[in-house]
Amino acid sequence: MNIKQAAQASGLPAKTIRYYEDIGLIAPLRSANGYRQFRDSDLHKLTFLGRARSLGFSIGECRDLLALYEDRDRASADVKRIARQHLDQIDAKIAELQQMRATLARLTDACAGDERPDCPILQDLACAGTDTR
Amino acid sequence: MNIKQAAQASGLPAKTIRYYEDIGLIAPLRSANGYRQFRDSDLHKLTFLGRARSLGFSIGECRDLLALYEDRDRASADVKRIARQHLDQIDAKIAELQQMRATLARLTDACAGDERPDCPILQDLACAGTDTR
DNA sequence: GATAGGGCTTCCATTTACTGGAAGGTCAAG
DNA sequence: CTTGACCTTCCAGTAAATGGAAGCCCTATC
Repeated sequence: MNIKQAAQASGLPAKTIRYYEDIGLIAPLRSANGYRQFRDSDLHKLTFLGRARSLGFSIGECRDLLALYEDRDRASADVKRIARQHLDQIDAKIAELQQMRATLARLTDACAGDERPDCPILQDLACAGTDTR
Repeated sequence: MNIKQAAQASGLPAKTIRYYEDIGLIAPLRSANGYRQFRDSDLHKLTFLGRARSLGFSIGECRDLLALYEDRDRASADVKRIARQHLDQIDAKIAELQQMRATLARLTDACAGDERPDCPILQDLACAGTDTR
């Protein structure tokens, strides 16, 4: 199976698949003409990677997860630890964004949004110390 | 005022301030020895930038906001439009993260996290089609 | 006058996870 | 035998800094 089929089957762009080989996440075979040949196991890994990335795992985390995936003697605790760490990071990011959102919503609500130059948004940005609440 | 004082006053690292000059966000004067000299207006801009970045505005958005900040004839509608666009992006990002969070929480809850190899997290990653709910 | 230190300068490399594009080899169809 | 689709590698660029090296500048001290 060539790279285009692998891309369609895994849902990843061919460019990304080449990149994943580059950084050592996968190692497809090569046929005589130099084309990559994807086995079922390669496809499984690509699907795995696409799914893990879509859940926000970093490439480093994906590498670790893939190693555990390959290791029939793994402990599920190792997987769970990585997942929980990532969950904590997601929670932190959500909290940060919600904080931003709250401030920004307050400012946009306060802004008239007309042709006049007065703008609480700019006022806040220029001087965060002067509380515009 | 030299860069170190400007950094302390604005809360931005000196490296970041040099970078902001590099990309044309600020233009501090130079003294005879080549050192950057920061005026009050430079400090105001740096504070503005730090605040805008902390609200998640991109450098491009910061550039636009800074131009509006400088423009005494601006319409607040222009500012509000940028802010609302950004607010929508934040909302989209939050929704995406919450979706990830929900899936990941479900999986980690289902994982025993012990020394055994069986792991619903890996199962899901390997085969998203096989719903593990 | 020499030197030590802290601060300043520029420039280059690295980070994340790709993505775009150029130059060129391979293969099947007509 | 040429066309077009597919494949290859390599180089560059993205966002927003950050780290580090090599080397001025300035002040204080010996």
